[in-house]
Amino acid sequence: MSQSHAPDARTRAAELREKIERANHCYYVLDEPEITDLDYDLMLRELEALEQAHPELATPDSPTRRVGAKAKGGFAEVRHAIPMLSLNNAFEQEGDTDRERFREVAEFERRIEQTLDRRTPVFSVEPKLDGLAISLRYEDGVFVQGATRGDGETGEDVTANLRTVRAIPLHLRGEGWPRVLEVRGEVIMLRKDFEAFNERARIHGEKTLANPRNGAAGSLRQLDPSITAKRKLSFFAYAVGEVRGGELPLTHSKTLAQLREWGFPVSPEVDTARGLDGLIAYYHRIGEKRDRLPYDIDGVVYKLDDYEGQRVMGFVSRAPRWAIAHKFPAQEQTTTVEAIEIQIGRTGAATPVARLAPVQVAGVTVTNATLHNADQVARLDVRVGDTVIVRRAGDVIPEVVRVIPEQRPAHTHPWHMPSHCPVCGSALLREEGEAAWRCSGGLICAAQRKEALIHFAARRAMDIEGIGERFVDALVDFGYVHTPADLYKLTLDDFLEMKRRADERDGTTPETVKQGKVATKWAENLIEAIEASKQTTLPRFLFALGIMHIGESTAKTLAAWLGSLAVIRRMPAAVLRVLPDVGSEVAASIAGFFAQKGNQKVVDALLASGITFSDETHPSPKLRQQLDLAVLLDMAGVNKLGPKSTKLLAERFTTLDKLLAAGPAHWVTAGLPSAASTNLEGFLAHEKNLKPLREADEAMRELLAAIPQASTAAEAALDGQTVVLTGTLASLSRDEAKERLEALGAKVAGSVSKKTSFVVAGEAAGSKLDKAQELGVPVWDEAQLLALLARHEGGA
DNA sequence: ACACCTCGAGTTCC
DNA sequence: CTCGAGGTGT
Repeated sequence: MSQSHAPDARTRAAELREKIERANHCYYVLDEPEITDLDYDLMLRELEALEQAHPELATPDSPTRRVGAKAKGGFAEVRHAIPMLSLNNAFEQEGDTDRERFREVAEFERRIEQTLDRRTPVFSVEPKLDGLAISLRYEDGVFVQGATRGDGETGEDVTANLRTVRAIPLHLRGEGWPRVLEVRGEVIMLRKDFEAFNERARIHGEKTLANPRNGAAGSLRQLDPSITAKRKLSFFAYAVGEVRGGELPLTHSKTLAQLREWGFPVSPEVDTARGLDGLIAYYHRIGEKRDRLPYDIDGVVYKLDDYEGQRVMGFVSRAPRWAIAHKFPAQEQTTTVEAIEIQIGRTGAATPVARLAPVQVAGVTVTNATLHNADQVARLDVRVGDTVIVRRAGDVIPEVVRVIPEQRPAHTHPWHMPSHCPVCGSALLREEGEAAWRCSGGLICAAQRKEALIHFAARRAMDIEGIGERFVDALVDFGYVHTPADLYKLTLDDFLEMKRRADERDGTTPETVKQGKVATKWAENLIEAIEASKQTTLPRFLFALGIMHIGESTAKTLAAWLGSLAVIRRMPAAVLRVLPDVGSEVAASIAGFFAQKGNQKVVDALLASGITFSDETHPSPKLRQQLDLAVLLDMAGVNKLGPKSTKLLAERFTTLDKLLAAGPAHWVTAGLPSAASTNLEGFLAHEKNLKPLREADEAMRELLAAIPQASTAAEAALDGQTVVLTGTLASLSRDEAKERLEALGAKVAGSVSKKTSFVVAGEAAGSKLDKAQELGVPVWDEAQLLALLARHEGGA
């Protein structure tokens, strides 16, 4: 390293120290972290590296020389007889193999092997709890003092608060304990206690906690122990400090076992491991379990198990050479908001999305994060230019957790939902009581047309392979396709021409003979895929149309009960409402869709292009009892004509004609209250009321006539059972399992409730399995499912 | 009227 | 996967 770099290094070191000091102050003294742990660790490591490369820059008061900042006033200071350690950290590196990714752990292990001249040494391994480190002092078996770690040398006396933590024993159990014993461990808040606390705080309009770690730290720093007592804190022991007047076992793992006997909680995940392979296996095992643990952890800790080995390894400055913290990739990161944009969905819903400066979060680069809706943006007060903390919720979907207000640049403005659609310029409107703003442009809006097309072609809908985002963009932008029906009119030449124009627009690609052939092959495949999609099923087609509120499940219900598209598209809302899971909203949506001229045209065009359904059938016989006069009267919605009166009239007069023929006098004789009778008479007197009623009556009779007389419906094996699938099945795809279960009459639901008949759990089953166990719902494994399918499918 | 249960819709990245 | 909201049963 040449001298000429020293001035730069000096400036940087000073800058880092200043930043680290400030972060320490926020983290330890104010309990209000301003930067994420990873940022902090990275800065500290950079400073350490600088000081190592330029020893002349190291100062006695550098943050690398201690663990944290000075304790704040309010609590008495406690000097630790034996300093509380800090550990070196190992992070995952870039690489393809475990050896590469865990280089730092490998070096740690190799150093021990070499120094001790031992192969595959034994380690005590444990999860690294994310809480607050404390030390507990017991004299003659009695808890006398508890302190926070502070800077490692001196902490705060929080005895009174720690006494309120039930996990901490006030007297040691068993026997054989030393006269003086210091036990070190972590005070944490369990996730469920954290959730419960925030839930309560929200209801009472009080301040919520940012995370469980803050919950633990903040609670211990309460000056009034009665407040601490109300927070549910937990404690796990993981080390000992001063020991006098007694002996401990010779290894760390045995000491932990001993502590457990003396009454201290020790994490059940604590284990021993041999050599590097053992350490890495443990890291993976805990990593997989991480989300299911009752508390937050940010890694695992490896400690050389035998104390003699530890003594030989010794320390480098403050950190032991016989232990290391192996950290998981950060799940939270800070980044900046570069823009807040609006995305228009298939239904016109306008969703704000934060465009972020790229960051690595839990192993992937995140550049976008949904902000859900305008309310959410207002709640978080996210602004363009803000520094925010992002997290991958449920390990997948990035979300903005909160803004760091201290780092907000000057002259920012609160974000507001624009008044008009950024794509088509139509007004954005919000329905009363709805969270979402919607583009009012309908199919005028190119964004909605594009989303509708992608939905139409989706795997679970018409299943046209090769219709992706880029392709749909071109199809719509160049005007080749306006509605899904246009897809079926496209020719090979259309595709090739369109591709040429698209390539031209997105940056030119030189036209070669070979590329010409590739393009032709691509277009041929697409035409073939479109052609193949014409052979479909009725539920897929109904789902593909993108009718509001009609998902896969409702589409299946419609097909199962009504049998054919011809019937479905002619049924008025009143009739649709008798179907299970179809209420007034959904019924109106379906009937409304098919009533629109434009939609009728599209459906007709699709049918004309040759779409056929392999599964059209007759309406279900089960409709027979449900389609009666009551359905029509319900539709009329006459004032004072409640369910009771409706039922009465339906039973007595059975049809609309008979009801009209009988007249008001007979209605009253039959038992109808006179007020209801008067209202009904008035209603029916108007032709504009009567006409839709007659039409619905006709539709109903048409439907009844279409129901086959002989009921051949065999009782399905799993009729009425609700099944939930979770995890990965080895021999079946989830879709296939679902299909086969439904073929046997079962309903396959997405979430577990007490109505669930049984849950089928595959590999790596998650929260649904926990829920099932909680509710006492039977859990089947894959073998049981296969046996069930074999048993019943064989018979069918 | 209220609470519970499903379903629909939207979202990210590889 | 999560949230919101429609549907249904108490």
